[in-house]
Amino acid sequence: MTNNGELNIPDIPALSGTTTQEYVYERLRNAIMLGAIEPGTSLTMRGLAECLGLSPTPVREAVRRLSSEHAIQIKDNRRMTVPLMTLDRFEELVALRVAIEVHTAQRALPYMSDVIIEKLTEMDDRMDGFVSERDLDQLTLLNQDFHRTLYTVNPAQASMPIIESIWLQLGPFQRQVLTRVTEYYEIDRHKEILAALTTRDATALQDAITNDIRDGVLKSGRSLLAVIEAA
Amino acid sequence: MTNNGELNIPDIPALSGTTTQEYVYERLRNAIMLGAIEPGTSLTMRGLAECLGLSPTPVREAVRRLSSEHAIQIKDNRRMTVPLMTLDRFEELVALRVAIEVHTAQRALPYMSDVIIEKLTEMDDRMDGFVSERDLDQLTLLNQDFHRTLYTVNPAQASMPIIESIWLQLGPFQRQVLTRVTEYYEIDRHKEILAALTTRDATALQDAITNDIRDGVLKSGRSLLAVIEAA
DNA sequence: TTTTACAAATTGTGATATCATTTTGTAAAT
DNA sequence: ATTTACAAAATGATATCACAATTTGTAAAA
Repeated sequence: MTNNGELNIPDIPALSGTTTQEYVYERLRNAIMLGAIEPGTSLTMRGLAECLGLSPTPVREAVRRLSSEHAIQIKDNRRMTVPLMTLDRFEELVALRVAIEVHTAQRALPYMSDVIIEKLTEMDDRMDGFVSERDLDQLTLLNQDFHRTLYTVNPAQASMPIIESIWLQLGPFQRQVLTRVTEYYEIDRHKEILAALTTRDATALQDAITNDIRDGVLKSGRSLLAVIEAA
Repeated sequence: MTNNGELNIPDIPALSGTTTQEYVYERLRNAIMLGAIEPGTSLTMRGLAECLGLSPTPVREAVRRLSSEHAIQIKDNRRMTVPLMTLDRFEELVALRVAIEVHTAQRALPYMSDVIIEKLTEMDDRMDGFVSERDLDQLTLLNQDFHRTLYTVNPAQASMPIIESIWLQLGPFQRQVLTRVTEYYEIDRHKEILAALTTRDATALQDAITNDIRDGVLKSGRSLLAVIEAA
């Protein structure tokens, strides 16, 4: 066996009626997103299977789906890792997030209703609580929920799966940044987003989304990567 | 067995050193993209496996990857299909293609070299030949190659896999359109793209990419879907 | 003709077996 | 100490097996 012994993959509630493969996928995805699998750690199919108490078959299917989404990197030496971030890749992913999420928000705007704005406002309030409690897991999940709720008011929207895949690629590094940066204060751009939605102001919405994503961890991420890549 | 008997999945050269699962993935992907699997046709895992002369295991992995990319829809009655297009979805996908490809082209522009422009010009010339021969398969593949070559001059680019997944979702319907539309003449927007690249003109590039994608099959697609959805 | 009933066939899923390849652990040689 | 050699263990990939759930085909009943 490999060093999977020290691997701790948080359990998640198994939705009834779902397949083992789906359960493994959701569980690994969750673990990666929340930083429970340190980027660079060596993984094996059989190691993961044993760790989860399952046969390799459903694990391989889940892992392959994740590798298709670039959440797991299959190396040539029969090992897999959550990929380490590079500065170039980080810049690309953040820029891509801005481009797609701005676009998606614009196309959601015509479908926006006061009911949804009320719901988003309530979510933002709850986030403030998690900020003061410094509950990173809940904060991450709720922040995603906020954006997802906004984008999916457009019922025909086709970009949500793509956005989720970018979140997944940024997630592990974002967590590394948040863990290392002691003073974490976020200017609350969600308030700006809500204001733009209320006035149905497309330009203001574009700016607010852009700022929200950029403020998140862009500067901290850059400086951390500058240090890492200097070595 | 199901109606997989009448299913003809074009063979593709198997790259040596690759796995069966990967081969199945590439082959199914190719078949979907080129319209060899009519959208709406019922498929089964075992049917596909038998059709390809393989065991269900690698087929299931390939199919699951494709369903993650929304190229195959897994229905609840143990059947799978290549999803049928709807007007709303079509509009969303085309708009998304424009947004992402414009963004990706912009970020490729700083890396553009005369050597690459020369290569792109040569590809465009070859496409003219396929247009007059009405070789849709070669035309589709070469058109993709043209765009891919342009975008990947940015070595750190992270959006290519996303663009490919959108192409895959549009592919089957695009083919249906091209097959039904007898008079197919494309205003050659590639020339505009090449001109914008040569002058390093970001705004002109944006317009050229947008027009290229929109001209493709947007109008024909809309009218075909209007007819279909009226029924 | 249409509906109902029910056995037979088919299907998706996951565990297991097998095999070629690769990695790893160990000891001898330098 | 390093390198080299090589046997033992582990790994990924695929086929096969087993099983529960579902679909399908057929014939009786309405």
